[in-house]
This record gives sequence, C-alpha cells and structure tokens, in this order.
Amino acid sequence: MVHDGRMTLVGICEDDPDVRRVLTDALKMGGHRVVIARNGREAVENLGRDSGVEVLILDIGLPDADGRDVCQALRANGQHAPALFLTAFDAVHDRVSGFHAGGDDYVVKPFAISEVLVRVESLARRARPQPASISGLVLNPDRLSVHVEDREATLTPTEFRLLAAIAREPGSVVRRRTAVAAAWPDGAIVHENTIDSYIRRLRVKLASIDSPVELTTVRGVGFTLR
Amino acid sequence: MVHDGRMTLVGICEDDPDVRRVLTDALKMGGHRVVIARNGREAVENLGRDSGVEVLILDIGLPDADGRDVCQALRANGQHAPALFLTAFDAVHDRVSGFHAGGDDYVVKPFAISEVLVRVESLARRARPQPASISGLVLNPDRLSVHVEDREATLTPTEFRLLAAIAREPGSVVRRRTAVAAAWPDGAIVHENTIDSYIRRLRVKLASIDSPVELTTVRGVGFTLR
DNA sequence: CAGAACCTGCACATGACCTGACTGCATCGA
DNA sequence: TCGATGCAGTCAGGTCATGTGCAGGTTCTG
Repeated sequence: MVHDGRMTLVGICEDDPDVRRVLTDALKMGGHRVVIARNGREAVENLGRDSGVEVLILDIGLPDADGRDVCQALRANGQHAPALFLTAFDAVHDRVSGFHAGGDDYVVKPFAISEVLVRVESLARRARPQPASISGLVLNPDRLSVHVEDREATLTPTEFRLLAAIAREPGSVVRRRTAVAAAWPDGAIVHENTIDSYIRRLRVKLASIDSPVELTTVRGVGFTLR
Repeated sequence: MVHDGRMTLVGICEDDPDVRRVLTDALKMGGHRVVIARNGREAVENLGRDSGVEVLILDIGLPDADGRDVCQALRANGQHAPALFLTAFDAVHDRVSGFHAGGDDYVVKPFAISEVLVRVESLARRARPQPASISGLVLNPDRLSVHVEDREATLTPTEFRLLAAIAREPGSVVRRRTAVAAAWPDGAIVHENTIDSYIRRLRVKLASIDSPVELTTVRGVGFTLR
C-alpha cells in the first residue's frame, strides 16, 4: 500500500471500552491513527491544540462531562478540528442544536461503523487546508489532480507530493533536498537524478493544461513556481 | 442543515416513543411540522389524503401492522405523499426481496438523524421521490439497482454497498480500505483481490446501461466516479 | 574551455490492478 | 428431495502504470 499522505489522526473521547475498541479497530482498518481519551479530563490533556489531532470523535454522554462541553473546552484551547459527536437515542434535542450551531457532525448510537468511517473522512477532507490556489493553479488532494480553470491533469501520488511541496510556498524557492524529503517521506533513498525526471513530468503535465504558472529551476538551489 | 426554507408537514407512524421523540425533535429543529401516529390504525386516521401531510415516515416493524401495508392502505385512500420507511438493521432481507411500495425511500435503523432530515427534505422538494443522483446516475436502494434515464441494472447487496460508498462523495477518490470497510461493514476479512472483482462487475453493469459516469481507478489510492 | 548542474528521452522491474473462470454456499421452486 | 439459480469470495495469470535509473545532451558559471 502506497502511503498517500491522507492518513488522519483521530482523537476519540469515549468512556465505554467496547465502543472505544470498535472505533479504534475500524479507523485503523481505514488506515488512520488514533489518540484515546477515556473522559473529559483526559480529552483536554491529550486532544488539545498541539496533539496533532485532525478530527475529534466525542461521546456526549461521558460520566464526568458533556461531550459538547469538552468540545468547547478544546476550542477555547485552540483546538479547531471538526468534531463528530456520538449520542444516545434519548438526547436528541441537545444534539440537534449542537449540530446546527457547530457545523460539525454527529452519529446516533448504536451506529454503523462504516457510517463513522465515512463521516470521519468527510470531516477530515473538509478540514484540510483548502485547495491552495496559486494564480489560477489549484491542487486537489481528493483527486490527486491539478487544474486551472476547467482543464485538469491527474498526477501520480509521488508527482502530487512533489508538486504540493513546491507549491506550498509559492514564489519562494524550495531546495532540492527539501523537495525530496517531502515527496519521499519515509526516508527512501532515491537517485539524485530521479527528482529531475519528476520535475520534467510535472512540467509536461502543467504545460498540457496551459498552466499560467511555470515550474522553474533555480540553479544550484532548487525549484520554484512562478 | 441546509434546506430551502419551505416548511413541510411530515406524518410519522412509529410505535417506539423514543424514536418518535427523536424524529419529532429533529424535524422541528429543521423547521418542519409533524403529525403523529402510534400505530397502523392511527396512521390511516391521521395521515390520510386530507391530512395535508406532504411526506410520510413509516416504521416497517409496527406492532399491529407492516409499514408497507400501512402505506398501501394510505395509497388506496388517495394519499400519495412520498414515504420514507424505517427498517430494522436485521430486516435487510425484506428490502432485498423488494418492496416496490411506490419507489420511495428508506432508512435502516439505527439511523443518523441528519440522514433522515436530508431525505425528508429531498422527498419534499421533488415532485417524485428520487434517491441520490450523481450526474445522471441514480442509486435506488429500494430495488438494489442503479439506473440512468430509463435503463436500469440490478445489483447484488454487496455490489450496491460498494457502489454507494464510492458514490457518496462523487468526484473525490474513495480509498481502497475505506471502500472495503464500507462494503463489508462487520469487519469481515476479505481477500485483497475481492474488491477488484466487484469493481469489475460494477463496471460491466454500468457499461451495460450506457452510464455517463465512469468508475475509474486512481492507482495506489482507490476509486472514483466521473 | 572545463566542469558542474540540469534536462531529456528512454528502458525496465515491480507491483498494483484487471480479467475470466472457478468453488462453495444459500435460496427457491418443482 | 433435488436440481437450478444466483451470490460471495478466491484464484491464477496477464497487463499496464508507476517509480526509478541510466546515458547522453544542453545550459550555466567561472
């Protein structure tokens, strides 16, 4: 399985060990990683701003707190990851109001695992940095594509990672080594020349969609977008 | 929750007070009004032709009747509002064996309220009830089929779940693992290759009805519709 | 000019994916 | 009861996209 960079770090706050287990297993099956909190206190400790958590799954009916309060606390702490609330059947009223207020999502217990999985990924997608647009050039991670106006070119995973690394700071120069490290994340050792091949392919594909942005070389340093 | 601001009068026939409560609250929060029936008899009394009800929500597993029969009775009575059936998770077989009580919609319990709200509003908005459509491609859960214009292909349950999972986010790539987790919900372990076989079958069936939508592979990542 | 850095085109191994056929199982109707 | 049917899942073998490296040419810099 190729690492495509869209693994999501999910923070779970749930007191029931069985439910925790089910969620954890399903998410790991889906290729994600999980951080656990057993109650509101642990949630604030483990799922805060600096935890790297991208999506929150919060049980509303915690023994020591309401999941929405936990959410509020985390938000106040600078954690803005979208939340998926788990609620029991008999707490609808609060749930609905919370949902309307937040823009987050919720699922009623007992839930289908596939439902949770799909929703988590949907939330993660929405929360991800919006498709960065550099003078008309748009990178679309969901489709591994780059498009300008209505023209689209599909990229391979490696091509996409490389272009994304360079496009991250439009205008400024990305060093060769930096680009390699970004496009080959797991420390893979690639031939010096390989990156040139990819740069070339990217140039060809960008040209094929009449991109207004050019992928130029800064000799002795790296590459940049103009 | 987005809707078009039109208030809809929804008729609910459901014996479980908790579920009634959940539905009622959610629909009211969504800006709709509700008429209640606790069983089949009350449904025929309260939700008939002259009740003004625009959308029906009918539990299939009523104590005194089958929701489908209730629907039939209402139809015979001149009530032609589109119906949303609630079915228990373990009664999928009924659905497979196909009730065509008017090509309406259904939701499997346990359900997410947002799901119900979306479907109710969808049913209310359209003159004829219509399941989710992706650029001409229509998935019909009632009949386990997919059709485009007047051409229809029937799917097996597994095929349907897989296609539904991929069609859920049209345009964006659904990763292999996600698709597997969604189409084989109970954590079943299937051979790596199995999904390929199903993808192929779906492609054949989509081609057989001249689908404008193609089920394409994004190598190393997953599948997408376009 | 020399040497380095980079570009270009191509070759090729790998593995992801496709394809068609097969087996086992459950259901259904005669 | 028994075969017919259809579905789920597996398998073996082939195909092809992708990632990678190489050879040779071109451009830049001093």
